[in-house]
Amino acid sequence: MYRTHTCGSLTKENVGTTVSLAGWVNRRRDHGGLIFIDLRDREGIVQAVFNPEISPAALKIAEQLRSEYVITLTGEVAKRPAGTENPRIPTGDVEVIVKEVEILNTSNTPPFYINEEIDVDENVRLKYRYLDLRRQRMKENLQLRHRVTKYMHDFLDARGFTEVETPTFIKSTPEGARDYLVPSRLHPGSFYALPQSPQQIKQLLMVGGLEKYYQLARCYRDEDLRADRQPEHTQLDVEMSFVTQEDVLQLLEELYFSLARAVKPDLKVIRPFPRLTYADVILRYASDKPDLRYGLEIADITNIAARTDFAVFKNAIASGGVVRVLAAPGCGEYSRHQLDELNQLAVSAGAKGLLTISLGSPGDKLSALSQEMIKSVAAKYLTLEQVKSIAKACGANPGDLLLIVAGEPDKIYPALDALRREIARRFNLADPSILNFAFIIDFPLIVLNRETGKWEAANNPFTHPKDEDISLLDTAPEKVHGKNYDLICNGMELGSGSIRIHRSELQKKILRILGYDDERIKLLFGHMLEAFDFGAPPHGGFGMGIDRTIMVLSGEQNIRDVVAFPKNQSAMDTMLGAPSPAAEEQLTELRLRLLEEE
RNA sequence: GGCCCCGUGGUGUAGCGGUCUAACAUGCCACCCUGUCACGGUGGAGAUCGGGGGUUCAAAUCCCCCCGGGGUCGCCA
Repeated sequence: MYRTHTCGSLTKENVGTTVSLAGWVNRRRDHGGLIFIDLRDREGIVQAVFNPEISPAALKIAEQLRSEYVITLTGEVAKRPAGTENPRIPTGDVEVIVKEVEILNTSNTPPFYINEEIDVDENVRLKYRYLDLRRQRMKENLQLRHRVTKYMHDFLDARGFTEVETPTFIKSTPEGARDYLVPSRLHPGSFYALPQSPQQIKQLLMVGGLEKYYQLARCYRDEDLRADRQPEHTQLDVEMSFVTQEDVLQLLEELYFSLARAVKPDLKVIRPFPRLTYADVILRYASDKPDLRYGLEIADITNIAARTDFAVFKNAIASGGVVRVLAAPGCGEYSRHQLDELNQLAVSAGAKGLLTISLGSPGDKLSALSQEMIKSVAAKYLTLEQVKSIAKACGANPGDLLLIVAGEPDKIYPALDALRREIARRFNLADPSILNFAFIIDFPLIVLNRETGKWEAANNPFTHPKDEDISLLDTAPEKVHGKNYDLICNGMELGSGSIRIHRSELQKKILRILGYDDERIKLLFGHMLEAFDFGAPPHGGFGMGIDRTIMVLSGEQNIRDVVAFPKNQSAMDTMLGAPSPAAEEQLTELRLRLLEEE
């Protein structure tokens, strides 16, 4: 037996007892005749004392100990001598007087600090991920992750859900992301696809009468990586029969509200979660996942701009554009350089330009604004009244800076969103002690792809149209809203879901609008349509990103910090050295041959 | 593929044309030290400044190309 107790669990209660501990040498303090070791295991750290008067043999071994050596020791728990207690660690009242110690393994000098929370180059962290996982931050994130998934299992079990495992080798589908393919040895030339999500399969489970299904499902997408995107991620996948959108939203809210309370009781969560329509958030925040912890709302001033003599506005509006404004509080005295920075940000986000109007220095009321206080390249084209009404529209006051972007809606949203987030960042407006959940609802069901001129499913082709919009499918498909919803929190999309189509006629109709002919429909979706014709119940559900949920709960800005063994931005695992070339024999067996590089 | 940022001993930083034979902290090695807890003290090893080319009398420093990493757009729910 290596140990009777864990390091972090020792308290005054244990004083006088003999314990055995095992762990890593966190730090050694050698006083010559007396050596202190901070012994670390998963549960915490405790001080071990090597005293020549107790055990000269143990002291001898302690002299050889170095950072990250693995040891086991036996000794007596003692109250620390008065005045030597360490209030900074939970076990600081006691120490272990070592009688015996054994080195279970030595360690090379670690390539970075394990016992200090200093930022280390991520290359090095990922190459030695197993060492990085010993550090407090990663340990806490993984433990939080476990508590979250455990909570989800318990929550759904208590409500009658059945966990079902679905296959990871499935069929490639044309919709959505690029698939990861797995070559079939038994069927040369054919490939399985790894699931982007178990979407179709969970719907078929509903046809199968499961009624309440869930799974923590691994999902795969062969697309470029981002701070919140990995090639594989885990999703809480849920599907229910005989539910309305309201039923699903209630369940989701209950789950995430109680989850947050359970695992992060210090964070503030407001209930009920606001429900905002897609049209509303796009107008007010230029984003479908706005961070609602701060205001900085965007206002439409197309009508005001149309009456000015400013050619940029007039031209933009004439070609179907709009004009939107955002107030940057207290930025009225920004320097030329600072204004340039914001302009650059807007341009790099796709705007043609950024018009800034400085409202002078703070103090006065908006009604007291005078022409002299206004500084802008467009000042001579705008009347004082026009500037006032623009300022009023976005709630700006003297001392603020108006940020105005004009152009086609699709082109200026990214810029407005970037500006809004940048202003929030500069003034630390996003309170880290708040979890601001919200549902986004009433998405368009179908959108026109400008490049291809084709209709595309905004969510997925299985989303049920809102009942009152079904009649519009034939006349104005772009006006049809779907019964789908996103859950967002602090500027991050945690996941989405929908009520699905469960009747084959409607499903066929949607697929035809999306440009599939009957032959393709049969080929690609025949199994779904056939299943629907065997008494498919009405159903709906959601898929929530576990990784992103952990990010939001832990406050981590990068998905790699909530995953034990993530890929870097080039989708490589530098620890394992994956991906790697396949052996010639493997390729031959699969009847595969590599093309020459271009 | 485009744009932006970063690359200096193991780690984190400083240096941003000459005083760099590259500094500081920490880590590492050796010795000293019986109450420390980021122990302390003394000494020591450790970097061709990501790679290549160029400008210059002189390059870690300026320019170009490449490589690696990160962020982002495209892509992706």
